[in-house]
This record gives sequence, structure tokens and C-alpha cells, in this order.
Amino acid sequence: MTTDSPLSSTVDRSESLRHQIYNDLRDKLRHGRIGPDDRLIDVKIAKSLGISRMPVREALLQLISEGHLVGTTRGFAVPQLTPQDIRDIFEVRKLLEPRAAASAARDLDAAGIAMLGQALERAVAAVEAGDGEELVAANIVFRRTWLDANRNRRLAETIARFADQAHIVRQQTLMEPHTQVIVRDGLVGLHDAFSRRDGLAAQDRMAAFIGEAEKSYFRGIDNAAADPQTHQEGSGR
Amino acid sequence: MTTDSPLSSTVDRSESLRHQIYNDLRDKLRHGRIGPDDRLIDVKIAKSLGISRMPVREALLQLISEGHLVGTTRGFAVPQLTPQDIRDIFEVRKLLEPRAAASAARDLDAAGIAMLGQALERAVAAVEAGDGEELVAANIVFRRTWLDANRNRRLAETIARFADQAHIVRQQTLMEPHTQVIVRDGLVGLHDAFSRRDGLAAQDRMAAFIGEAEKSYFRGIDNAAADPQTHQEGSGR
DNA sequence: CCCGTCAATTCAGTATACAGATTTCGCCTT
DNA sequence: AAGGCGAAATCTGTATACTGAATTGACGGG
Repeated sequence: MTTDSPLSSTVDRSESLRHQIYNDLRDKLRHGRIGPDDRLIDVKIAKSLGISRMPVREALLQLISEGHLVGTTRGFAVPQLTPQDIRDIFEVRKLLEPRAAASAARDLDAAGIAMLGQALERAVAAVEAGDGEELVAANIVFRRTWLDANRNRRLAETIARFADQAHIVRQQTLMEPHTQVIVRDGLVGLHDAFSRRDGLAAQDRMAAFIGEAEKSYFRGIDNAAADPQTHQEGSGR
Repeated sequence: MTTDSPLSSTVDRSESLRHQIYNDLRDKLRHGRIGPDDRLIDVKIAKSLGISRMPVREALLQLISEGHLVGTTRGFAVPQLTPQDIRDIFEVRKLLEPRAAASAARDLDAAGIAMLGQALERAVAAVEAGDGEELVAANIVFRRTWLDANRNRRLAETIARFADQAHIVRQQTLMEPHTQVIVRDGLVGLHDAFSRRDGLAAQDRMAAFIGEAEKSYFRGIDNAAADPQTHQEGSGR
């Protein structure tokens, strides 16, 4: 109120402050604009928005309870996931997403399929241009679209939660051309299955897609371990 | 501090107040000691514990974000789940729990299996006595035990979340002798699979168990609809 | 130059206070 | 007595203040 917020473009659409801040932070996390080295301090965020600590604190606590942040004695931060954490997350995703994809294939309407097509085009162009950030953005739109087609909101939200967590650590790998091609091909296959309303194909391809994502992540890890100096690349905002 | 808490036996084990209250409420919800007609008012709970609103409020907000409560304009309450909600919850459970059961069968240690045996005995005795509350309690211990054997904490916690939500609405059905027998037989089968460390059997039986639970719930619903006067039975404390 | 100690700082957790919205309940009208 | 109007009560959301614990950094001894 006193200053225009540096945290977001415009935070002001008649919802509780807590929700606005939650959504804002959630979005920043999704797009990798907050890295593991950043420290989120409720007082600072509040001051930068010209509001009090409490709504910010409550939003941060919710993000913690959802696994998107961890609370330290010195500020809130993005968790440093271990390889085991990643494996655990992928295990859950492998159980949920194929099924949800099959549901989506059945329930997607024309508008949804059109949006999938647009997201796919963006992704293809991004890979062409080697633009990792754009690929991430297109990926997010694509996923959100087929998830939104699911009538089972609990299932969709649970998937979104875990997918976002995995996504954060994959940002790095999505910069590599090899991985980008794999992602593109996966999206092409999924889009094909969705647009044909082929639930079985969607299920199988989603399972394969997730498997590939996991594999490419751990390949990236190994490379980084064998070749440590390539492992820099800003984690911060 | 000023008064001994009516909320719990002893809330005082060197953790943040927010966690203590969260755990306390979570437990009450699990055991059905808070029904859909109760209104949870942060100010009142805080006063009864001799503390301030904020820790209580934060615990309630977390329970909302996990789906265990809903916020109204007049206090927090247990959600009234529709049949579709229940189907959605069971859909997720059917995807996750068989796999987790297989993991547990592999990883359970002797102590865990012993605890499963005890819980099973309690359940059998409860069914014998027609003691619904005791069956609920034994059920909770049984589930918690095999879930705790899972190394994938995210998977275990997600399951616990959904299972608890389903459990709340099933409290009613667990009073019926017919359902009690089904539950008992299911637990016997699961215990057998776990104690033999037979992952495949655990997986299959868990799938069957959940299917039975869903079926018996909807059978109960139909009966209640056809026969409304039997549908009373305290929901609140 | 390194290590330990102690003070200043920083931040989460908790407490208390205030504001706005909604509901409840009593009173008045008809 | 039924219905509507309005004041009081109630409860969430937000703001501000306080406290204690943990970290940082400076100072002094080895």
C-alpha cells in the first residue's frame, strides 16, 4: 500500500491477503524464481508489500505443510531434495498421473485440447530456440490444462503438488538440449493421445513420460557428480 | 496453563504450540470426537488452553489446507462430504495404498508385525463385542503401523490424509455388525500377508479391502436413504 | 593466525489489539 | 402473531508488540 510491491505485478484482487501471497509465492516457486539459496523472511516480504507479517507468515506455513518450503531457524527456504526424495516423489507421481491422464483423455473438451495444442507449439518452439525458461512455462501450461480436465480435484491437486516439487529440481536439467528433446517428444505423444481421446494411450504415454523425466534427472545428477564445474547455474531469483 | 486443558490429556511436550494443537485436533478428528455439527472457534480453543489465538488459528488453517476442515464465516467445521467426494477420495486411495502395502510387506520388521498382531486382536475382540469405537481405534493403529513401515514418507502421509478423511464418514458404517465383520476379515487377510512378507498378497488384499470399504459405505448410504430414521447417531462430542 | 567467548542482531513463535463482515436476537410495526 | 428492521454479539482477518532462541560477528586470549 505504501510502496508498489516488488513481489508481484499487481496483488490486489479482492481475496484474502493470505491467498494472494500464497498464490504469488507458489507461482514464483513453480517458475523457479525462488531458489534454494534464497531466504524468505516474513517480515521482509510483508514490509515490501506494505502489510503485516501475519498473512505472509500464514502463506509461508501453508507452503511448508505442502512440502514446497521448509522452515529453518533463520527464514523459510526451498528444500534441498536428496536423490531419495526425488525417487519418492516420482514414485507417487507414477502411481497417480497415468490414471489422471486417462481421465483427462475422456473429459477434455475442445477448448482444453486447443489449449494443449498451443502449449505444445510453445514447447516445440522453445526447444527449437533452446529456450529453457520458455519450455518450463509451456510445460506448466500443458500440465495445468490436462489436470484441470480432471473432475477429481483431490487427485489433480495432489498431482500438482508433487509435480511442482519435482519440477523445481528439474529446472536445471531442462536446460540441456538432450533433455529438452525428450520432453518435447513426450509432450507430442501426450497431445496426440489426448486429442484422440485415447485414454489407454494417454495412460501409457504418461507413465513413459514420467519414467523418462526421472531417468533424465538422475542422468543429469550423475553427470554433475562426474563433472562438478558445469554444475553452477544460478539457483537464485 | 491457567486451567488444565479440556482439549487434551496433557498438551505439553516441548514442541511448538501450533504442532501440539494440530496433533491434538487431528487426533480428535481421526477418532470422530469432532463431528460436522461442531464449530471450532479459535478464540474459544485458545482460551480453554490459556494461550493466544494465533497458534490455534495456524493449526486450524493447516487442517483446512489438508482438507480435514473447512472454513466458514462462523467458525471452522468438519466438511460435509458428498458421495462424489467420497468416490474421489477412494479413487486416490485405490491408486496409492496397494503399492504402499507391498512396500510395507517388504520393510516391516518384527516389532511392526507384532504390533499389527496386537491391533488385529483388538479389532477381533471389538467385533466380537460389537464395540464400534474400539474397532475404530484398532483400525487406526493397524493402519498407522503398516504406513510407518513405508520408507517413502510422502506416500505414507498422503495416504494417511485421504484415509483419515474417508474414515470420518465411515464411522457411522463401522457401527453396523455386517460392516464390522467385513473389516475384521480384511484385517485378518492383510495381517496374514504382512506377516508372511508377501508383497503381492498385501497389494491384492489392500486393493480388495479398500474396494470393500467403499462398497460398504455406499451400501450404508443407500440404506440410510431408504430408511431415514435409523440415520441418527451422535456426530458431535 | 586460529580459536573461543560474548554481545548484537535477526528471526520465528506467541500474545494482544483492532476492523470489517456476518449472523443473531430483540423490538417494533402491522 | 408474523415479518421486517436494526443493534449487539460473534468470529475471521489483519496489524502491532513482545519474547526467546539461534546465528553472526567482533573482540580478546592463546
